[in-house]
Amino acid sequence: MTKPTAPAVLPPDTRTRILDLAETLLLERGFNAFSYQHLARELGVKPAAIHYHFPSKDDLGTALVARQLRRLRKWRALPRLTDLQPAQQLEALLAVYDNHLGHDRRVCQFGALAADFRTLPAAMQAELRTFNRELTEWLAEVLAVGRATGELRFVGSPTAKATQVLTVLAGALQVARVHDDSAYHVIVGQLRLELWPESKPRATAR
Amino acid sequence: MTKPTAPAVLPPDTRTRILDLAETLLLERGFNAFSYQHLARELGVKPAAIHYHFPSKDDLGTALVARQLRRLRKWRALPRLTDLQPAQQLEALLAVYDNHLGHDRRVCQFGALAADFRTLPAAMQAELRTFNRELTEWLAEVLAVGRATGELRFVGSPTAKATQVLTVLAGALQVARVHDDSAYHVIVGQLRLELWPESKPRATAR
DNA sequence: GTCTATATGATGATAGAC
DNA sequence: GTCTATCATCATATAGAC
Repeated sequence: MTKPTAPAVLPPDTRTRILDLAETLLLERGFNAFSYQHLARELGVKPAAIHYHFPSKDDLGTALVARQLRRLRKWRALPRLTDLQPAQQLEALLAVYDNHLGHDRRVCQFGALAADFRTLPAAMQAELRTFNRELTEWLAEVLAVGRATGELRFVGSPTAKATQVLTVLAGALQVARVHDDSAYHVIVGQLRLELWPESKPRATAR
Repeated sequence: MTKPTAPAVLPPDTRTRILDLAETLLLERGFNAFSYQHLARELGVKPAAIHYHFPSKDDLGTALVARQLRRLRKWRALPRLTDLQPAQQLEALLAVYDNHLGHDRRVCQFGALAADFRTLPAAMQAELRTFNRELTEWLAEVLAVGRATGELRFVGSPTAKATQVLTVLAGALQVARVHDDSAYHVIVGQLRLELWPESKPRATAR
């Protein structure tokens, strides 16, 4: 989604640098596949320096998901998003996932955490559930209005379709990692084909 | 490599017991979240005993995926499957995923390994790719014939739809883990609604 | 051939220096 | 307030006993 808090010009503080790197490692390798040592080495500090900012790895993980939730709430309230028509809002969502693909095929946060979910701290689990719920509710509303205006097409309830679409998107990024970008484009292309009435494939972004 | 002598009635040998337990842990906690210690404790042996059967964790992981690939090849050749109509073959596939849900909400092997994919040994990666490719090819053929006979409905190419459907199924099991069974049923119910022409939801299995 | 005692290094975390 | 030296524990893996 959007970028961190800093005025976008100053170098990020240590805490933010840790979060950014941890996020990269989480989305590229998985939560149980990176350690404070990895973070420390890359940042040029000692592992214990990270324990100062995030006493335990659980704290770090929870902070990561909490930040992502804050970003979601900010994103869906942006005027440049809320001003759009439903079909364009859906496009904006797809663009977010396309963007993950361009960043070393990062999976989304849900896709990174779902498999290891039971090994995660309770606070992290709760934040992730909230994130999913709010994103699904947002998309369900977009789909409902989009179908009403004739911009989008689908059968069934908007909530069910929203849940399914988000599942496809998260899964498509995982498939891209295991196979290649083209697999992602095949899956998302199929999604576009089904959702837009006048086959307006628009190809895939970028 | 294959199962030794045991006539499928005797208690499984140690190697098989290790594989079975490792599979459970993989599908319930993730590959990087279980250790030889976990396996050993549960099996009542020392960690090094497992190193005898599987010298490294890489070997164990590769054996796991290789076994699953052998199972797939056996499954799709079963007469009781090949004798079915396409729509019923698709039902049989859905039943496999429904079955995962009933086993402590295990994710499928792809869903368990995708996020951590880059941390996996090369042999394991290769086996998983082959597994996905063969399963997708099988489903694409089922979908193609099913549409030709009018049993199933979808737009786009059978291969694209097969890739998308498998992504939805893998993702739905992940969603079930993070939320609950009902989320899985919502996603798969939506899939049924879309694939079967005369809305023949048949609800969800079991 | 099968498994136990043991080594080596990484991991998450603490107590204390600056 | 911020970070470094150090720790206890757990990880994977080897060498050797039975």
